Amino acid sequence: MIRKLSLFYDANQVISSMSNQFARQLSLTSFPPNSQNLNSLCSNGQLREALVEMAVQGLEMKFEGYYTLLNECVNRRAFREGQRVHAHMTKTCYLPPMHLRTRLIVFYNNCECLNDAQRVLDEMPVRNVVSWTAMISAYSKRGYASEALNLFLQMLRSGTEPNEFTFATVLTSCSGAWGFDLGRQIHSLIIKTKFESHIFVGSSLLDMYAKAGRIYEARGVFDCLPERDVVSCTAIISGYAQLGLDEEALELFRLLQREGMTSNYVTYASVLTALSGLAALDLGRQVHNHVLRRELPSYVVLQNSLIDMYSKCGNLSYSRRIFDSMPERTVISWNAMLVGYSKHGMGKEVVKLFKLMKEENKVRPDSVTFLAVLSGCSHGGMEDRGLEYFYAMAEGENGIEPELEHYGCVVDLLGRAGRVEEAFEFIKKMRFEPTAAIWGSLLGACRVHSNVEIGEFVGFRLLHIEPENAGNYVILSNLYASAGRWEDVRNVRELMVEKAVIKEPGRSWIELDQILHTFHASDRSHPRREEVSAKVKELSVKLKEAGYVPDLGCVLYDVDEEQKEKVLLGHSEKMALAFGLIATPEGVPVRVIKNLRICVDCHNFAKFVSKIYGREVSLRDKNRFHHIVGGTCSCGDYW
DNA sequence: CTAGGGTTAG
Repeated sequence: MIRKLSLFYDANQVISSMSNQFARQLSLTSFPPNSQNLNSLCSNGQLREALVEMAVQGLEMKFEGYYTLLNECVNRRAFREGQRVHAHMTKTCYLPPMHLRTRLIVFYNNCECLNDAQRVLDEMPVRNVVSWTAMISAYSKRGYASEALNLFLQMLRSGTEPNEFTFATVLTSCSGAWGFDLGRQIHSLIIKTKFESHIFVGSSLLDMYAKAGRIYEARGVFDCLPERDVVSCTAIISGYAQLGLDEEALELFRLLQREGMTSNYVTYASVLTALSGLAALDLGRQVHNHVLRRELPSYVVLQNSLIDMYSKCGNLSYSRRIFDSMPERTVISWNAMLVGYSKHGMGKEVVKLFKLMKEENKVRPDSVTFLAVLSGCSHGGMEDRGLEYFYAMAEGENGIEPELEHYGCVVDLLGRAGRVEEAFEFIKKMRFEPTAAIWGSLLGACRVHSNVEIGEFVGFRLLHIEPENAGNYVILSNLYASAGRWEDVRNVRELMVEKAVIKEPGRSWIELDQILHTFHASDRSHPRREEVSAKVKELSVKLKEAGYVPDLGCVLYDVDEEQKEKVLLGHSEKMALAFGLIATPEGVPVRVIKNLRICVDCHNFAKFVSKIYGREVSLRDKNRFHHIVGGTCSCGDYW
């Protein structure tokens, strides 16, 4: 009696709570075949039984039944089962309705069978916005941008009006050169159709602009949104961060937080990217604490960002602690850790961790892994080991073809080891057209090992490909200077003036109590500038007594020696270092960050400071960390 | 039935 009543009240619930067999009996006997019992079986996780039910129902199957089954197959990514449903549907339905076919498209996409999804679309006698959009989404989610865009154009030609879903989807495929042009046109279409202020469309749109490097346009779209949510806020913050506009990203994050923005793990990951760029350890720790306090579940992406943040802030042991504590790791987790060791010049650790990765055999190394390993060997002074890895790669041992960047690492490895001729031959034999970066790395090697013959050739080559890069002129002139060829030094300098080279302004900074103090070359903006330049002068006098000799070859301006020395003392990293000495107690390590490669003179200067003042200096430049202790640098004077 | 942001390298 009770059972009957409850059946009447909520049949599904009762069926769900019964044993499989009994439920089936009941569904076959007590009920007319309909989608209700399919629903119960599916929600009970009994997909197999539901399929049996489908077979039993045969021609009696209802559309809702198919829908229920497909839904379950989508959720479970049950490929075979979904195929059976599809086949059954084809047999029994004369004309399956559009929404079922659309669901099939989603199903096949979920199972990574784009061809099958496309076939379903092709076989549709009529298509609507939803079915078009589902297929466009399928392509864009799998990274087939041009296919997605083509389909979108096809859709427009067919006379179907896109809706907000379509726009939000298609814009994600508009990054890249020709995608951006189309993206702009789509933007005007969006304005016409009044979807511009739709929150999904808007965030997709601003992300499109940000990824194309058009941050002002992105910000414009963001500012025009009538409402904001986590995603749109995160999109604009990460837009700044991805373009290296770290301070702007941080500032906006603070602003939006004051305005009550909610954050989630994606937001934190984006902010951490900005903090990595700034090497803002205190702020990074603050975000980390915040994350811990919120007790978010463990997101791999967020952990990866934390690994990266700590390593780029100079705190590798924290990175490793997070790495070790992760319940699950992706290839990015390994790569981030390997890159960390590599940038700190810890070649042995790179090799050890890479070995561990292969032993664990849970995650397959990718091309970034090998970049990290090769550059780790290079920075760590393990040339032969690096070459072994490269040749193993080239022989196809890992299933990853070496790309241009891997070849670049080898040039670096050989150059560092003083095998300059070999590096030169290696470049000539490459299956790639050498890029400026590759020639640049060889030129650097020529300077360190004073190989003027090859260096001159490479230098000219480089000035031809990349005439706007001031760094090349500097290194070439350094090379000439080391060989005493002053006439050539002058020529290079004149050439540089002639080409009106724009040099990215050098700047250095130091973090004290969560505040970043930034110095530009010959800076006059810092509130304690007087004190700082006085300290630099004082240092220079003391260091000279200890044997420091300013390296005037680092200055390309055509001025007298005294002026040159002044220019050198105005370098931003010296100011940041001096400020660090003033503002922190004796004996405390000083951490300086520079946006470009550190110059030879400043490197030497820092070595003397570490020796005379007994300070550990950690200096992060564009390429790597320099840990300077007692007058010796972890880079071994090659960087 | 269809939708937006994220982590490593360069």
